[in-house]
Amino acid sequence: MATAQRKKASKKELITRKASAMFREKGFPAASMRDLADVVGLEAASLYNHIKSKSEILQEIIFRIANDCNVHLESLEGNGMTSIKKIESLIRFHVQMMLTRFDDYCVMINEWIHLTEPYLTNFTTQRRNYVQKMESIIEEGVSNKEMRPVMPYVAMLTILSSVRGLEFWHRSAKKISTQVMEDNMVNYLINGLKK
Amino acid sequence: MATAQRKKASKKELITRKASAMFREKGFPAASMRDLADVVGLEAASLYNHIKSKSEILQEIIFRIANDCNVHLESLEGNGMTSIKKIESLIRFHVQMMLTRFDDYCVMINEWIHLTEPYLTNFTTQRRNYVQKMESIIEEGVSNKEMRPVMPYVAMLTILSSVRGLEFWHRSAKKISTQVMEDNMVNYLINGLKK
DNA sequence: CCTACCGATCGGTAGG
DNA sequence: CCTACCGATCGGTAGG
Repeated sequence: MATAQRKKASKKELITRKASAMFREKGFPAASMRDLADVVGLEAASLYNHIKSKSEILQEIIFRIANDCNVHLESLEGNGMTSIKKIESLIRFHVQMMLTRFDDYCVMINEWIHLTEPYLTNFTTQRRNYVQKMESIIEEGVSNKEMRPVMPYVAMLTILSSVRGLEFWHRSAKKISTQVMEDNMVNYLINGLKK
Repeated sequence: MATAQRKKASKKELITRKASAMFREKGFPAASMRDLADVVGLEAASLYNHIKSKSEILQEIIFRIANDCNVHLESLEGNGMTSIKKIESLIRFHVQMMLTRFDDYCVMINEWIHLTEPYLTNFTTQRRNYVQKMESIIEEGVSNKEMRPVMPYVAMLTILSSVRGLEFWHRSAKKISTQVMEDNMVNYLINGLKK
C-alpha cells in the first residue's frame, strides 16, 4: 500500500515533469494530452488515473516554483545583509532557478496567463507582492546611499527581465559555462546599482 | 474598383490589427477565429474573404515588424556613428517599437514559435543574423576602447531582454511616462557599457 | 491501465 | 458576407 502510493506519486511526478518540458516547448494550449500520454508511455485516458486535469498540472508546476521564490525572498527580509548583498543573492537565486529548473521556470514566466480563476488572481497577487518587496530592498539601498539613485521599478524590471533572457541563451548553442554566465549577469546588474 | 480594393485592404488591416491584440492577450493557439470574427464584427467564415488562413495573419504580423528591425539595424552599419551611439540608437528604436507597436512587438517575441515551416526557419535565421550584427557592434566598441570589456553576448542578451521586460510594465498601471521610461532604460543600459 | 466514446470546439470550405 | 456544414482534434468520462 505504501509502495503503491509511492509508485503512484512518482508516476505523477513523471507526468508533471514531461508536461513541464512540453508546455515550455509548445506553450500550454498547443500541448495536447495525447502528445503528453505518448511521451509518458500511456494512453491519454490513463493519465487521468494520476492527475485531475490538464489545468491541475499547470497549477502545480507554477505554484511549486513560485512558492520557492517567495520562500527565498522572505529569507532575505531582516537577515542583516546589506541591500546590495540581498539583491545579489536574489539575482543568483533566480539565475540558478532558471538554469537548474529550466522547464518549470519558463512555464511560470510564459504560461501563467493560461491559469484559470481563482488561480490566476492568486498568481498575479503573489507576483505583485514579490516585485513590491524587491523594490523595497532597492529603495532601501538607495536611501542608505549604498546604491546609485536608480528608480527601483526600472532596476527590478531590468533584473528580472535579464534573467528571463537566459531562456534564449539556454535554447541556443551555449559556448559559455553556467558559472561564467551567472557571474557575468551578477557583475553587469550589480555594477549598474553600485555607487 | 480602386475603392473596392482599398476597402478590402483596410478591412484586412483591421482584421490583422485585432488579431495582433488577441494573439498577444491569449497567445496564438488559444485565440480562435470565431473570437476574432466577433471582435471584427463578422461571421467566422467571412474572415476568409480577406485572409488566407490563421497562420498567414501570424506571418504577416511577425515579418512586418521583424523587417522594420532589420532595416533599422542596416541603417546603422557604416554610418559613421560611434559604437556607443549605435547601441543607444538601437535601444531607443526597440523601446519605441515596444511602446508604439505593442501588440505586434509582443506577438513577434512571444508567438514566433507557432510559425510553421518554412517561415519558422526563416525567422530564426533572421534573428540569428540580427543578434550577430548587434554583437559585432558591441565587440567593435570594446576593441575601440569605447566600452568596458563586457562580453558582447551578455550585453546583447541584457539589452534585448530588458526591452522585452517592458511588456510587464505596459500591462501594469504605468505611473511613469514613456519618455522617462525610455531615458531611464537607455541610461541604465548604456552606463553598463561606458568606460 | 485500456477500449470505446462523449460533446465541444477547432480551422476552414461549399455554395449562394 | 452569410448559412450550413466538414473532418479533425480537443479535454475528459464510463466501464471494465
